[in-house]
Amino acid sequence: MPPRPRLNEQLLIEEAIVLIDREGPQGLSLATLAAKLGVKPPSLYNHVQGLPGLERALTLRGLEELSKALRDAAVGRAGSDALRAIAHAYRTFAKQHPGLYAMTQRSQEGRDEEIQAAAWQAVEVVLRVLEAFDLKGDEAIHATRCLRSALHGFVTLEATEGFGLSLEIDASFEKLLTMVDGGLRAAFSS
Amino acid sequence: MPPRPRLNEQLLIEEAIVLIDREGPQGLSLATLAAKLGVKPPSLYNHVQGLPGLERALTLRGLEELSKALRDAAVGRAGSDALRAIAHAYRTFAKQHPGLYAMTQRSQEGRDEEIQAAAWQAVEVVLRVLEAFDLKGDEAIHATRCLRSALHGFVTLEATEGFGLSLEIDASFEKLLTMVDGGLRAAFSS
DNA sequence: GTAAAATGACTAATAGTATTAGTTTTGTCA
DNA sequence: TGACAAAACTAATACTATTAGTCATTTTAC
Repeated sequence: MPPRPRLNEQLLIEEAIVLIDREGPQGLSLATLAAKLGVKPPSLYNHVQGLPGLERALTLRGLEELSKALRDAAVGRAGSDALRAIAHAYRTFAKQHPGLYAMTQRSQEGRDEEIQAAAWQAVEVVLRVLEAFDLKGDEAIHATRCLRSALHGFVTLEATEGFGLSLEIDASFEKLLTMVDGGLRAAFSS
Repeated sequence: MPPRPRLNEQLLIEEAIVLIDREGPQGLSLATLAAKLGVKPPSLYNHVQGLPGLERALTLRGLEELSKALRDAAVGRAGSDALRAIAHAYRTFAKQHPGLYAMTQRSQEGRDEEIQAAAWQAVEVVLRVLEAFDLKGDEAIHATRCLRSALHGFVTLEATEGFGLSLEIDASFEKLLTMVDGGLRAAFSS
């Protein structure tokens, strides 16, 4: 067998996550990552396919972890209870891993099957929660888009300091959930 | 007086807007912009302060145009009518100028007074519209954050193809507006 | 009308990035 | 111990932004 690697893809990605969560996706470069790992930039090509390959791996990892967080939050809950649980899990994930979360929201055009499947995993959790609202078919799709819009918009604005003064943001989030909970029922009362 | 310039900041920014609306903010580089303008990269430094200066100018321009679009949409309207009007204006702007819109949503930390003031201009339009919902003080702030979250989230997901199949997106937006309109009244009934 | 000054575009050079090719080192197994 | 495989390295290329310094041009002032 070949010699045991001093560095592997897992370790590389872990370090990259630390980097983007601290500096943002913009701050990710093979040069800085290699320096962090005590290695020269070309060595990274033995483990990932360049910068695009690394970004893809991070996107996939982010989608997987987000899905997991949502699934864990939804288990054993239903209705408004489940909705609020996954909403809080969504926001918590975005706050704990701002860089990784940002990776999951990059343009999806030209994405391969694996990425699209991972993205669908996360959407599916939301869809199932909304089924408890008696939503099916197109209505469920619309409602899912509404919920995702509200959540994604909120956590993004929070992350970019878009809300200005950071006071009372928790309270704003609770208001958002009340709005969505009530609004979904109102907009989709069949 | 000095000689008339062959190139000026206005022209430069117009071309940069075309570039980012087509390629995204990532695709903006002084090299490609200079090539578009038939000039060598160092010449751009006579008109903007490097790439950071150009990005700042684009952010400012985006905020100004967004504010203007929202103001124009809100004039002469009130209540749900005004809410839907600025929502559609918001989405239209984001679709017509995806790159410029993205510039307005970059991290606000370390932004100067002028940028913050321009950002406030846009928020203020929303705030005034929500005053017609009998919201004041903290409640109006929370409601504004909710509305901005929903709008920003929707147009961002739409821009990144985050919704998957592009069918029925107009219908989803109408549902979102119904949800927000109804949800705001429910969440903020004092 | 002509000279001076201001301005913008240029060339050249530097430093940083990703990437590829080719070489060397190193760990594991026969 | 020696051969192999994998991963690290060095060197080189091509792109980025940026700065310094030079040249050309145009406007202004005399």
